[in-house]
Amino acid sequence: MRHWDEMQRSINLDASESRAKIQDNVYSGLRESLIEGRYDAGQVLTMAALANVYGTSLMPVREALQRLVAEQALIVLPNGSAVVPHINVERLDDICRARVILERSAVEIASQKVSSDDIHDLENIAAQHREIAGLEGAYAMLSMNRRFHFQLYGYAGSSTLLQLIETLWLSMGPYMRLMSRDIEAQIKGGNPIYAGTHNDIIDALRAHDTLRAGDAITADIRATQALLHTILAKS
Amino acid sequence: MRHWDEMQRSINLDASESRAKIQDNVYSGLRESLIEGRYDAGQVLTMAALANVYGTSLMPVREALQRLVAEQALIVLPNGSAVVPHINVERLDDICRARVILERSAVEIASQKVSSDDIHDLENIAAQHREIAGLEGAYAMLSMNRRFHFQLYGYAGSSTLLQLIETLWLSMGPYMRLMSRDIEAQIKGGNPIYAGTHNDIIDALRAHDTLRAGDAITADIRATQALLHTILAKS
DNA sequence: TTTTGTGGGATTTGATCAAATCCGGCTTGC
DNA sequence: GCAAGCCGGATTTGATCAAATCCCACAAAA
Repeated sequence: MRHWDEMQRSINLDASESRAKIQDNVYSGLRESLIEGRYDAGQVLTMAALANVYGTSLMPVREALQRLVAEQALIVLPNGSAVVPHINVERLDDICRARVILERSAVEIASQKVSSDDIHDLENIAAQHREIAGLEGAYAMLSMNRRFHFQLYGYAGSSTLLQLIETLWLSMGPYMRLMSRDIEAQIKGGNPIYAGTHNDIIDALRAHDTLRAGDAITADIRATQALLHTILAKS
Repeated sequence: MRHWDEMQRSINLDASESRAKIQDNVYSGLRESLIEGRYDAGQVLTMAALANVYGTSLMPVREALQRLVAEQALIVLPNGSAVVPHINVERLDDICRARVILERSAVEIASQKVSSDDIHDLENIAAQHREIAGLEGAYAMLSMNRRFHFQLYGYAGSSTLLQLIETLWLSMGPYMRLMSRDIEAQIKGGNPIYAGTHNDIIDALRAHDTLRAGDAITADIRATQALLHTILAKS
């Protein structure tokens, strides 16, 4: 218990935050889990349970939960408990529409700024993403996919845009869970995963072709949206 | 104290929220003050002082503050205290760039959905905005301006977009304070305030002219951005 | 059978207290 | 004179406890 606590604390010191608050560990842990779709939609997160998991008292947990509620990553029951938002096609479409708007703009800005070194880094990530596809599980793939996207968006150099996009990915959490299940099944079935849009994006960036880069990222978002639609239709 | 408590509690029941938490009162009060630019940039908000203002203990205040920190409406000192973010031209431009992206998209979507009743409501708000210009202070004007904008963005029917835009306006808080001072000076000087873009927007909406509506809202944002630039240059 | 009411358990919310941390000014030494 | 170190007040953070609220199951009546 003590050992675990110190480990988590040290993780946060990497960010060289001013004061290491243990509520921050709970917060970032939960946030990461949510964004990666490790929780089922509708799952109720009680403070006592989380306090047990993170080995702390209720106080840091309740404040971490409230922060996530403020970001709409969780919603509160009339009871006051926090719950992972339910799946909903309209909401999915709404989020994806906002994603297209923001991420397309970010990529367009980035396309006019990227250096060849940047593109090189991006290619590395894309390569790792392809490699992982066969070996590891769905979580690893989604995680690497996320790294690709945010590395890319970072080149736009807008912290405001970046933060807005992150909240959208956070809202996608419950849907990502569905995707990870589906990807897992595809991997088991020996079906290679499609990630061709990443190459399209890189090509467009290399040519500083703003329009094509924007179209490529839009296609990427629309593809996952479409996949989620079929998954939702099946269930 | 008891009387005050019950009054605040009843306010929150208007929103028919499930459980009336007094921390929500502190939160929305602070948020409103910030968005309207009632606090100076760099001002330190200590929990004890706010607890005194809102007539409660420290607990609700600290959780309200943390929620606002999560929305980047406040930032934490190494000490842990909350402080209103400092003014910064680069950040202003970054926020405004994001505002153009999001608010332009919202208006474009809205332009294809508005009914004539909607436009009528919008005209009423614009009229009130003009009326107020001479009579009341800057806060009233900015408040009415905000109502106009969000009424408009609401017509897009996207809760996701709406929420993102709100966080941007929240980030504009410290800059709005500068504007309110300037507006106040203009009012005292007998100089009528310019709000012509509102009419342009309404005209474009009436014609369901998506492009023109988007250009009009962009012009509106750029205008306040330019005004803030001159204010910042002066000081 | 369906609805209404009630009671107990579970859960959050707010208050108070102890501990950790930080900031300011002061002293001390060079 | 000036910089480094240190102490005390101020402030937040975490823990624990009491109170308010809600949910759920069971029972009783129409």
